[in-house]
Amino acid sequence: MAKTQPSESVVKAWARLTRAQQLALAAIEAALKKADLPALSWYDALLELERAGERGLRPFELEHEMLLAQYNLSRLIERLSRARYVSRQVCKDDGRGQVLVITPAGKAMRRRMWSVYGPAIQAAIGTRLSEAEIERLTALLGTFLERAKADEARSGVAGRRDYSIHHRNEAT
Amino acid sequence: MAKTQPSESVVKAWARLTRAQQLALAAIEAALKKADLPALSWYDALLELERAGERGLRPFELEHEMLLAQYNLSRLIERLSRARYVSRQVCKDDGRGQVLVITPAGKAMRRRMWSVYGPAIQAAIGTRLSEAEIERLTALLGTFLERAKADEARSGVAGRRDYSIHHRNEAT
DNA sequence: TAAGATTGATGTTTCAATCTTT
DNA sequence: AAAGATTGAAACATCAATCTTA
Repeated sequence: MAKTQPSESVVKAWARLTRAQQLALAAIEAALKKADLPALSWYDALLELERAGERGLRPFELEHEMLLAQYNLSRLIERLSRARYVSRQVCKDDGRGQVLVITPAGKAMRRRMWSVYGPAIQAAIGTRLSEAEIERLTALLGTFLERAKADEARSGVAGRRDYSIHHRNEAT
Repeated sequence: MAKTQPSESVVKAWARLTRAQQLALAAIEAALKKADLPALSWYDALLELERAGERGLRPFELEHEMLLAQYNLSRLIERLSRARYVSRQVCKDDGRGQVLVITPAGKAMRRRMWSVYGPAIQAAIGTRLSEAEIERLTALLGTFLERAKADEARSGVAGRRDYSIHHRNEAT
């Protein structure tokens, strides 16, 4: 481990990355709340489950997609299940686990959330950068994420677990 | 209000912005925890207070810097104060308020935190993007933040309050 | 009435310990 | 023993109501 201090420019990049994300997130969460809708973590879980279709997902798969700690996810699932947006089914292949499947009500809620979430993304990001700027930002962040993924693979999945904070998503 | 759905590219930019920030933040928070140090919100508050010097800061000034809701900050200050990193002094000019001043122990803790925080930033960001990429990313995010600030000014400070989530910071 | 700040009640996140099945 | 998952207790965040001074 190197313990090297970062250059000024790296610190500035980190500060801005965080502030930009924070600003956009706050506006988006506020829009959802104003519309009396659940928070983003519900959206992300519902989206993944909808993509998975009838086969559903195991909690640990969802955990990986969402970068959520296991105990955290366990409680999120409990809430989604109580709200009847997700049904928990027994897993035939593995007695330890369960399979999560989105319900019709869950799909409907995801769509309702998108009708607020989408425009909020547009207002927070889309109106503040040109198409060209968006493309450049996306490309840079893509490079960053790819290298991070490569590092993760290199370190043999060690250092996983223990994330937190909602969110992720790549479309609709 | 427009309610326009965002383009695919804007959604992708948002998704990556969030994931990148999340990934870096998780690694940084993990490094602090591993070193038995407080969370980032403590660092940010201590940094602002150290910059303010002996004059100190009013809670609402700190609130603005940190994008924290008032009640949230109120409790953070309580913890910092209990830990003896910050002292609360009466405000002569305004009987409603107080003035927060960092203590020597607070400064020492900020420095200790930086010795872990700095290298964690470097590991999370600095090793994954070249200097040129960092510069481009910083410039794009700078543009974004400037426009966001302009929008905020235009809307007459309305829509303030109610942020959340730790963090911000521009150096040492 | 509004600004600065706090607080009780409630909900969520986190840690650590636990349970079950592999 | 390790993987998948849950849970009690504690820490923290959030909402709404409150309090004080401007």
